[in-house]
Parts: sequence; C-alpha cells; structure tokens
Amino acid sequence: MQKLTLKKISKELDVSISTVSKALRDSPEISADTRQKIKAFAKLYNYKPNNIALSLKNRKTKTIGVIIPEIVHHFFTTVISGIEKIANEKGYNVIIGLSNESFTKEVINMEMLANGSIDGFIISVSKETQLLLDYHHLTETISQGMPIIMFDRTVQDVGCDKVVVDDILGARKAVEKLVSIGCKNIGIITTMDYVNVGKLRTMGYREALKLHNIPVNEDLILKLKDEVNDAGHMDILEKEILRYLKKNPKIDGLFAVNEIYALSAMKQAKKMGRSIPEDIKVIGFTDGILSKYATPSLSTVSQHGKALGEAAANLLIKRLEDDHFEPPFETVVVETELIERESTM
Amino acid sequence: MQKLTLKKISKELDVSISTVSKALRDSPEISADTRQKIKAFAKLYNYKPNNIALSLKNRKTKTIGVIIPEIVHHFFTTVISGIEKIANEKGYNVIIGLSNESFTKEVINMEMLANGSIDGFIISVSKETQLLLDYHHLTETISQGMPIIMFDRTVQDVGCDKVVVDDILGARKAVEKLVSIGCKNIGIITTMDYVNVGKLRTMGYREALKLHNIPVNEDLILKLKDEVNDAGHMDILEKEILRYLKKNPKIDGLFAVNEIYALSAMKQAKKMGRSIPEDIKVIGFTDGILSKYATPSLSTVSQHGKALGEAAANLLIKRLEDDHFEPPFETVVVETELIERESTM
DNA sequence: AGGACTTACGAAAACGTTTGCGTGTTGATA
DNA sequence: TATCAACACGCAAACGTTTTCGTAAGTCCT
Repeated sequence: MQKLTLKKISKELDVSISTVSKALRDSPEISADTRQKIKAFAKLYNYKPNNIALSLKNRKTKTIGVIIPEIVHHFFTTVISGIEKIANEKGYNVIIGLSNESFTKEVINMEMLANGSIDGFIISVSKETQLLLDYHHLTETISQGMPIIMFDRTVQDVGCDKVVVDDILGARKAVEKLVSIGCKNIGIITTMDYVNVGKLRTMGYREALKLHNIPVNEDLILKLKDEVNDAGHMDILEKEILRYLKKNPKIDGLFAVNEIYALSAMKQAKKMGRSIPEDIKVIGFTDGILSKYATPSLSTVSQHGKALGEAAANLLIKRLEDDHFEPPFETVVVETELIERESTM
Repeated sequence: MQKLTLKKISKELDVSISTVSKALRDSPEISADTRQKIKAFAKLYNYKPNNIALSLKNRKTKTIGVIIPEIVHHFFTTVISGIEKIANEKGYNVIIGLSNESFTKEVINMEMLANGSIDGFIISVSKETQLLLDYHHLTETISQGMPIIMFDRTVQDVGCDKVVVDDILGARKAVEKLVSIGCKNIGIITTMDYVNVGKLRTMGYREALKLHNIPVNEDLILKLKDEVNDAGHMDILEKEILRYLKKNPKIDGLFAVNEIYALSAMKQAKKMGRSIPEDIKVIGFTDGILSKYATPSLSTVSQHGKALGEAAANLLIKRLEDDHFEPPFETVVVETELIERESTM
C-alpha cells in the first residue's frame, strides 16, 4: 500500500484535486457534505501531506542543519539535545553533518545541505577551519540568504548571530576558586593557541592570576598538541602530562581546559603518589559524564550545553519565522557555572 | 543574491529551461556551443540544483532518518558516527529524531519524517515502546513501503532487517573471564527484565555460570529500576549498590551491564575499603569513554558501536538502491570484544 | 527541387501541494 | 421570466527539476 496523495483521493471520490485540498483545510468553499466525506476518507486511510511537495511549494523545509566537528563528544551531544528540543517544539527537523574537524568535509557538508535541504544552519566550525582562516563557505551561504548561527567555536569576522560561553570568565572563576582555597602554584593544561576556546581559557587563567597579583610562570602552562587527543594516543598524552607534573613538583592546583586532560592529570598525579584533593586540587572544563563519575569526582566549569543549544535554535527559528536575515546580529553569552565536587573539597 | 535556478539561467541566456538542464547534464542534444556557454554561466554563478525539487521529482530524498532514545549517550553517538560515515560516502544525509525514551515522541517523530522527508529509517526503540509492546508505527511504516533497520534495541515481531550485538555471548565471555581469573562469587548489576539488553546480558551471566557448574545465587543479581539512571538520582543508585555490596561481602567479581553501574560499584567498593582489582575484579559493558578514563580503567565488553552503525547504514542503503523492500530480512550480528584493562589485571 | 535525415532546440508533463480565479448550477428576487 | 447572488466546485499556475516528444531549420541525396 503506497502513500496516499491528493490525486488518489480525488480519483477515488471523483472530485478534483483542489476540492480535496480545500476540504482538508476546511475551506468554506466546499460544502459541508463533501467536506465530511473527504475528511472521513482521508482519516480512514491516514492521509498525510507530502513534506517534500510542501517544502517545494513554500520554499521552506522546516528543517535546520547542524554542522559540528564531532558527535562522539559529550558537549556537542548536549548542545544537540538542546537544539532538538526546541526544534521539536516548533515543528522543525534536525539534520546533522559531521566535519570530523576537517575543513573540506565541513564545506562539502554545508554545500550538500545549502541547496534547498534546510532553512538555516547552526554550526561550530572545525579546528582546521580555525587554522586556515577560510570562511568563504560561511559568508557565501549567508549572502545567499541562508541564516547561520555559530556556537562555541565561532569566528569573529563572519557576520551572523552567535551563541558562546564565556570561556574567559569561566576559566577565571575556576582559577580564582583554586586561589581562594589556598593554592599557591596553579598550573594549566591547555591546547595550542589556534584552538579558540583553549586560547580564551588560557587568557582567563592569566587574568585570574593577575587579579590576585600572582606572577605568571610560563613553565606552569602546558600547551598540548592536537594529536594527543586522538583516542589512540592516550599514552603520549599521559607521558606529556607526567613529565610536566614531575618538572613542576610544587604544583598544588591545576586547571585543565577539558575533562580528558583533567582526568589524565589526576591519574598521573596519583601515580606519583600525590593525592587529590589533599595535595593537588583540580578543576576541569565542560561538565561531561567523566567529571561526574571520576574518582574523585571532578570539579568543573559547566558550559550548559543544552541551554546553549536551545538558545541557538531559538535564535535561528526566530530569524526564520520573522523572515529577517539582515543585521544587526545578536551574540548570546551563556553563563558558565562552577560545579564543585570532590577534587576541590 | 538569491539562489540561482534553471529558469533564471534560461532567462538570462535566452534559451529554454530544458536546454539549460540538458546542457548542464551534457546531453548530446545540445550543440557544443551553447553547452559551453551555459556551463560557463552556471559555473560562474555557482549554480547547484535544488535538492527539494530533485527529491520531489525522483521520489527519493537521499536522506535517512535515525530515531534513537537519547543522544547524550556514548554508545548511540558512536553508532551515529558510523551511520554518518557511510551515509556521507554514499551521498546521503542523516536526520536525527530523539524519542527521549518516550513512546509518543517516538511515534510523532516517525510520523513527522515518514511523509516524504526521508527514504528509510534506522531506529533503536525507546524503553517505553519495549514496555507497551505497541509496534504499530513500525509495521505501518514498513507496510507503506518505507524500509526500516532496527539496531540494538530491536523487537522480535517486526519484520525488517536488524543489526544487533550478541549481548548474551558478550556477557558470557565477560563472566567467563572473571571465572578464569579466579573469581568465586560473581555478582551482576543489571536492569529490569523488560529492558531487552539487560535481560539478555543477564542470561549470558547465567549461562556462563552454568557452563562452569557454578550455582546461580539470586542474591548476587541486582536488578536496578530505571529511575536510578536519571542524572539527578545518582545518590539512590549509589546507595542501592552500596547496600548490595554490604549484603554480599564475599563478592570477588562483578559484572555490570553498563559503565555507570560499573563505575558506581567501583566507587562504593573503594569506599568500603576494598581495592580493585585486588579484592574485586570488575567488568562493564559498552566501551564508552568512562571505562577508558576511569581509575582503575575498566575492563569492558565493547559493542563496536561504530561498526554497528556502519552495518545498519549499509543495509539500509543497499535496500534503497536495489529498490527491494520485501523479505527475506537480514539480521547482522556485530561481534563484541572483551577489552581488558586495569580492573581485571 | 522534393524528399528523407540529422541537428538543435522548445513545449509540456510529471512529482504533490496550495490557491486565485473562472464557471455552471441553484434559488431568490423583482 | 429574466437577473443576480450565492454556492460549490474545477482549472491552472506555481515551486524547480528531468525527460519524452514534437518540430523548425538545415543538410544531403537523387
């Protein structure tokens, strides 16, 4: 039994297609009699209008495209769940494209979707895009009249709405917390500077120290190359961290820009015979599942990913429904929250 | 600058729409001359055919719908990444619907997508659906000529392709491992029976014991209610587990049907002064991020989620491209793998 | 020069909707 | 009885493609 269409109904009931359409939409043009008949038939055979045809007619697909670097990542999934929640409430679908941190895949994915499949984008750009500084795919999409909302990994020079977490403030609050509970030698484990969020969180770290008149010791800043993040290279990551900890034995407080760095650090510290939080207090970034179930559980800066996703979706849908794609653009800042757990108690 | 269409090109170049279409598709009907001219123009202004129009014409959307209970869940995200990989390779898009473990949302989501938006489904049903045993949305979709691939949480009585992990065997291998390294009192922390995978893994546990002539002690089987999985109810979960461990002090081996149960158990055991793996060896299920970064790192049964997703996507796309939606249906079993880490060393 | 072919293009239908407009039938009114 | 609303419905266009078919002009042959 194939899908029912207006045409089939019209044939079956011996009326015209337009009569069927109007009847189903309760047009007063159609007599109550035939209206009932048609609606009964449609209900009986469970007629549902074809979305594609509607999309073509209305020039709206009611679906939004989400482009993210990776999906096996707790933060991004929370963002998606927020997007999906709002989208669902407002009758939108969510189509997902993964860039796998590759510029090319990001471009291809966007081009694939930009040709009518979706009404607008929500995107967090790949690391490679941040490196190459090539944003033509973004600007071109926007100039073709398709709205984009950027989140988390945003790029300054593209004009569009953005939803960001206050990385600097979040990091600052974390480090200040460490200061306030008595840490004298606070280190940071972070990423290379071209990763936007890593850079910002490092800035927050410096800010906090300056604020408390603590001189910044560059030795205490460990910048990890991207490669160590690969699942396969966990050993390298751990070795780097171990070396860092050994080289800086006076560290009594540690701020890591993500969970993995934080947990690895805790593990290596324990291996060195130092206990947490007694000897070293640790705070991470991103309230993922790891922090919660670690032993000791990890204090962390929550980014409220779901709220972020909700904000992005709301922003996009508002633009779409208002049919207003021009500046001024908004930048929503989602507040971070320091969640205290065992690693700083 | 709005999107370019065939019509606009045709107007601009003063030819007919069909000429443009044919020229762009390299039809020999069109003279080399005009062909070049049209292609140059199209390239210059970056013409891309409208996907929606193509979908309507071809009655194919080249997108596949994925319905899962939750996205903030490592296993599901790995599955999605596998699906997306294959989909991407074959020119398909992936649209995601979240049921949040609710039957109603599952039905609504499917109905929303089934009306032309997608070519086929890949689905893992919600717990509520498993409880209610109501599969009309699945069977109806199939009878309308839309193929469905079920994975992980499958239902027996729906005729369609399936991709499953061998839960029984995986669990058996885990428990046998515990036996082989000398555990005499092996407990299991599992879910209520209506959760399919929990039930199967419990069966595997029983099988393994029987195989080694170890009598099953029902006290050692802890079945946790679903509610304790909510992020907010972690304390209840931990209390339940603690009570269980105290009631069964002789436990020296523990098999948990998911990571959270396993990690919580390790934490509570440590709290009781028992060390892992010396006093209690632990194995979990699902090779998530928690297992890898736990301290001690957790031995676990990997389900190869990505491979599972790839298999599902391949199965679906094969059906779609072959235009063959009838039985016989396949059931692909993805092998599990026991990953040994510190918790059993 | 007239017929048969080839070449090069346009018209139109189809996919499934929605909607403005035209039109035949009815009943009422003058 | 002629006029005219009101009513109830059908036609056709439009969204952007692809593709089949029709056809005008040009070429070739006898």
